[in-house]
Amino acid sequence: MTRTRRARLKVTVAADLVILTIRDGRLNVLVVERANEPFAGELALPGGFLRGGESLDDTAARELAEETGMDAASLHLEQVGVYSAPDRDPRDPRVIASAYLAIAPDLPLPTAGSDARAATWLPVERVRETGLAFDHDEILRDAVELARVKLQFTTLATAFCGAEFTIGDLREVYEVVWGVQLDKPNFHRKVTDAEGFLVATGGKRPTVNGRPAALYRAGPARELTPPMMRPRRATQSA
Amino acid sequence: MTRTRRARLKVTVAADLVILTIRDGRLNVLVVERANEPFAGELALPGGFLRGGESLDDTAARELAEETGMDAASLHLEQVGVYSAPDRDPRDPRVIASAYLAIAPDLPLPTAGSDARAATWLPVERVRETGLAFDHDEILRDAVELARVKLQFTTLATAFCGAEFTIGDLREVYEVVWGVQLDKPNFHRKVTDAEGFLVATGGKRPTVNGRPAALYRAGPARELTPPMMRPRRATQSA
DNA sequence: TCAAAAGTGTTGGGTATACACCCATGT
DNA sequence: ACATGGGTGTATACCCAACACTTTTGA
Repeated sequence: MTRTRRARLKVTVAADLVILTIRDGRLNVLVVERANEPFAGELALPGGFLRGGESLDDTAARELAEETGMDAASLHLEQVGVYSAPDRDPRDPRVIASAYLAIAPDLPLPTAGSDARAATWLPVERVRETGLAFDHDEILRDAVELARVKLQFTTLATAFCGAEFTIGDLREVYEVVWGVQLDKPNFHRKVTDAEGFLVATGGKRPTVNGRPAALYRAGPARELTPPMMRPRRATQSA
Repeated sequence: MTRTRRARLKVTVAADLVILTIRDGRLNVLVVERANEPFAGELALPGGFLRGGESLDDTAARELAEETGMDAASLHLEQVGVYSAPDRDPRDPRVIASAYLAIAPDLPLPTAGSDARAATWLPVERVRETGLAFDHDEILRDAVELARVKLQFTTLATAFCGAEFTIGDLREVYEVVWGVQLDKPNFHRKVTDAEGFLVATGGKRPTVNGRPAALYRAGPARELTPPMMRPRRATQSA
């Protein structure tokens, strides 16, 4: 597009994944231990390189299927941004990454055996302390922030749940991702009133000691109107 | 990051710019006439290729300065997304583009003489009819939608105005970008009440025939709380 | 009968909308 | 004077946070 034909820089492009789920009341992210240099032995986000005939969305979907064993088409997957600082890879200064956010229900475990990489769930809070390779700390931060915003305006929260879930499950998603306590009665009304957000299956799930909760599945709506309001201040760390 | 060392695909990366401004009460976008194949002679978004030592943000900022003659640091510039469909460039299937949204005040004119490319402002509405090269129609659509959302939750609207502007100018930004009519009194209160959005300069600008309007400049706030509400239905096409 | 979680009712305060009205200036 | 756009006041409706309260189950 420049009229003077300048040598076009060719670069390698990776799709890196921030796969989030909720385990034991905490927000977890899937991380892998790197087998090769650079950063061999350190933790990093899973990812892979763009192949011929693929779009980056395809690359991300393929990697997601490989890492989690789940059908990528059924999971939520969306772009976070491009990370292209010249020094982000200490060996090859010309590797740029397109980051993707994926939301998954609490899987039994990632398919650890199928791939030599040690892929594990770790609480986001802990990962922030120990740190990740490359600029993956920054990517993780941006992806989590995106998830937080998306919860507010879209029906994304259902992607954290399985096919059937209770309103309590859904409320836990919001409380864990936002790190707040929400008022149960108001939350119940809010989500049941939102058109297309939830569809009652008619079933009920018994609780440990309490009234059984009605079961729902995700409705057709993608946008959440009116949006879910975020409390001004966090009440409890989650 | 794959453990089997597969040949890494190398691709060319471009930063394409959606530079928006408001002219004559319409939302305009800067487009260039392509000098080279593919799509020679057709309209396209301005853009340029990533160079050594640059991040894509740098590339976008450099291109913005070249196209508009303005200091890129002072203009709003943010990432829209990555476009990487394998067939998006009919010649080289491996050119991907990172799209950027830039907001500019109504410049006298882009520096047409400095570059052989014919860069001109065109109303977004008209560009939608005539179409752009590559997948730039899609990029334009996404960028405009991003701008619309950002107006709601951030103080981005001031980027459309010059250093000093009236509340009427600011209201026009919202009305043009959203394609709606806003209530003048309520808009005035809303933006003056929002902490950090506007700073009164003390000056006044005479109107053609009416009371002079107070002048403001952009305040330090980046987020707009509470958000600017978007009317349910458009009242007038703009 | 009690504990625990689900779910409903009700109320007060804040925010948006609609619109009447006043202000300041050029012609 | 009057037209024109800037700006203020005010009443109504709606939405949301808070919380009291009822329901339904297991122990």
